[in-house]
Amino acid sequence: MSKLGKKEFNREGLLNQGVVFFMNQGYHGTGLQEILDAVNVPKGSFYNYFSSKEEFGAAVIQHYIEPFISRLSTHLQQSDSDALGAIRRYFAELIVELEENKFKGGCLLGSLMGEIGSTSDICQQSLQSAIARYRDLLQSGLARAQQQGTVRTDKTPEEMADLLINTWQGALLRMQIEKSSAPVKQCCHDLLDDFFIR
Amino acid sequence: MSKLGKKEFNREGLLNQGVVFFMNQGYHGTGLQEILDAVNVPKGSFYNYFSSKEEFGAAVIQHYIEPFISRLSTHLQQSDSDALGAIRRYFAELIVELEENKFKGGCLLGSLMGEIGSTSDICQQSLQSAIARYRDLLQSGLARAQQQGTVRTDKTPEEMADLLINTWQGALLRMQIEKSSAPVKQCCHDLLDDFFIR
DNA sequence: TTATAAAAAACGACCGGTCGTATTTTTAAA
DNA sequence: TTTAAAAATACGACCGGTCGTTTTTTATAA
Repeated sequence: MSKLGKKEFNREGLLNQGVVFFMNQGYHGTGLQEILDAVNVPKGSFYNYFSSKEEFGAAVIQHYIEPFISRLSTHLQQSDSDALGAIRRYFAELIVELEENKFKGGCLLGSLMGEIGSTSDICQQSLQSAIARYRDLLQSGLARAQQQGTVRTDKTPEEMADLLINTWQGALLRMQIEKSSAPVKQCCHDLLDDFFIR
Repeated sequence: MSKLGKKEFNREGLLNQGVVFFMNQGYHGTGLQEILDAVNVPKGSFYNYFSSKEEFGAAVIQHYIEPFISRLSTHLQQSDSDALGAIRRYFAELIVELEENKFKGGCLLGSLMGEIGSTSDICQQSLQSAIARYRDLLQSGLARAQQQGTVRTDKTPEEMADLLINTWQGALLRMQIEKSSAPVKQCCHDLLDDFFIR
């Protein structure tokens, strides 16, 4: 493997394991050594990839949200005549995976917002932008659902997108400690099958 | 001050400071030394009060939720002919305080659910019971509001209490990183002034 | 040979927890 | 009521280990 290729490979590995460990143990509960061991990168090499743990954390956040954005985006494109259905199916898909994972990790964004959202400026900014991107996409989907007549129009798409994201985050936290998918299922039902309709 | 009195005094002080530090810096981000220094208790004495940091964390959780329960309970008693109004005023009061605190700390329960909800059995149980107690109280208030005809009756009080708690938690997380009370205000408006009404 | 990146070694600070001991409080016997 | 034994608490030094980061050395490529 080429030199530059390996460097990118290691960087990706660090980010992937960063997501896993930060989700399971939190930011302060995870040592760099654990992540480095998991991808066989020497400790001294870490700072060739990232300038600090804090900046690494910010990068992990961006790395984490990417698949969710592209998946939701795919759903919205696939069934562009039924945006509300696309959103419903997207979240239903997430719930299946959460159940498969036995409710171990919820959402990295939610966990890190609580843990370091107020203390690390760098991570706070990263969290802001990650959620903003996610919200904007959800908002555009809800706006189209309004045009298609499947979602009430007396609330702005932005307001509903924010409410859905916030409730989803809270439900994920509940899910973790209740070890049940009931909270997330109820979240989707209450909002997508009731409150957003009319 | 009597000796037994001092012991209880120190214990309370540790719990109070535990709430503050865990809220601001998280569980793993807070060392026992910080808390001990804040209440002038020697390191070696900590284990006369609590058997471990983990058990201390579980006690802090219970200590944290108590004032919220008693405050909501007071509101419900004060205006027992308007349970929905009591709930509205309770949350409005919380929002004022959050704004006074410049959105520094959100909710300890939400933060700890994400950080250690899946890793510490003891704290997980404490979080479960704390939230259950809070939910039961909110549920009873919503049930009375239903009897008073101010809240829709086609949803169970339990379902609405859960939804309100979860959305509130998610909104608190958003508030922290957006440094704005808009999320929590919107949470209360969307649910208490719209979704729960009929 | 020189410049550059990778990796090993080392850094001080701090972690949660334990230790022996000093002091106090409680218990029980006298 | 006084006294002696015992139990509980207070306390700071200290444990091995890990933290994130820096410095120094080694390997690689130009």
